[in-house]
Amino acid sequence: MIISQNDIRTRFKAQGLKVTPQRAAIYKALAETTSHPTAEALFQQVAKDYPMISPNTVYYTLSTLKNVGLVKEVNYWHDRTRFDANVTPHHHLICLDCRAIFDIEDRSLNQIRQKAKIPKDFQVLSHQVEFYGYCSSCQKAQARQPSSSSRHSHIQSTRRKP
Amino acid sequence: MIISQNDIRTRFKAQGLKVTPQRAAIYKALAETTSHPTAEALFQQVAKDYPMISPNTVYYTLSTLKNVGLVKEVNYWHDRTRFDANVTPHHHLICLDCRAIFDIEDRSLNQIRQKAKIPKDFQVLSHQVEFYGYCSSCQKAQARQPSSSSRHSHIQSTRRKP
DNA sequence: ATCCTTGTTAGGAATCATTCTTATATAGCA
DNA sequence: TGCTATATAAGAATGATTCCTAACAAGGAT
Repeated sequence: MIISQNDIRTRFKAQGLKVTPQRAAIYKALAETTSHPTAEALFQQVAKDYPMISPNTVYYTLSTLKNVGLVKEVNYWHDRTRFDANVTPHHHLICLDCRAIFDIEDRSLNQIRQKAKIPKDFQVLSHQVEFYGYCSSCQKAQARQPSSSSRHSHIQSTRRKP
Repeated sequence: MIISQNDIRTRFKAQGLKVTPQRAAIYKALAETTSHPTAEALFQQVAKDYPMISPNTVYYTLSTLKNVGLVKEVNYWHDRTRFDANVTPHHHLICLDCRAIFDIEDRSLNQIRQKAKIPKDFQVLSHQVEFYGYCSSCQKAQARQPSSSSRHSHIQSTRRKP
């Protein structure tokens, strides 16, 4: 999904944010992928066009964008935080092997709040559903090599084990 | 929920784990609370009876218990990991203010997998639902003091801001 | 009951994503 | 064009967790 500089400008202005080249580039990189990248992956991506950018700026920018609601964080692995510019209600498929995160758009999942048995004294504002399992690539890889794992391409975590 | 040494022994043996006093104490502390404590909170608790225990042992033990399926991790905040000895399928209420985590037992939420629109090539093994909002204590606190937050008692995170 | 083997524990050092600090630069308004 | 507040870059600091290693102990075998 391509996003124009004008769209970015409009969204930033609507939140009272200054429109700087670095900030726009970070948001653009995130908005144009569905891979739920880490801050470091975004840094790598943006550094192609802005070689002098610091990781710090990426962290600061993501924090700012999160605070105004333009990005969301996800962190299913107690691992590096991953980011998502899709802030509409949606849910996730999470591969237990390669750790890829896929979006699910299923309106019916947005309705479960009405039916769930939630204590009356808890005020619910939002909810989220995660499905855990194996993506098609990892299923095929497992069929081939039942032992090893995480060898095909997706954005992955580097550090820490499952 | 009190758990006997015999139950602990049985569960450990069933997973081929040695039954050591430290390990039993850690599991007991976790199994007897619903507060989803951090590793450090468990360390503090167990240290009352085992003053020489090291944080390391708590981490190692929790990792071991997780690997055999006796405990689960949750990490909604990209913060310290929190643990749960309730490994049956259940879902969570999460307070955005004090960060308390409450269990929901609602069988109907276990059924949503059948109805959700999930790509056929993704093999789902489990799923989980989280509801975000404000617990009753925080609602009251906000009514009193609309500005500040997180002043009432629950197990909290110490570091990093929301 | 004692010995052995192997998994467990304690302690200290190391890791590394993230945050903090500070000085410089720049967006955007007057 | 100049001002002011905010953003950026660079480096240092933080802190939960992991790594490493030596001493220890559970529990099966003798």
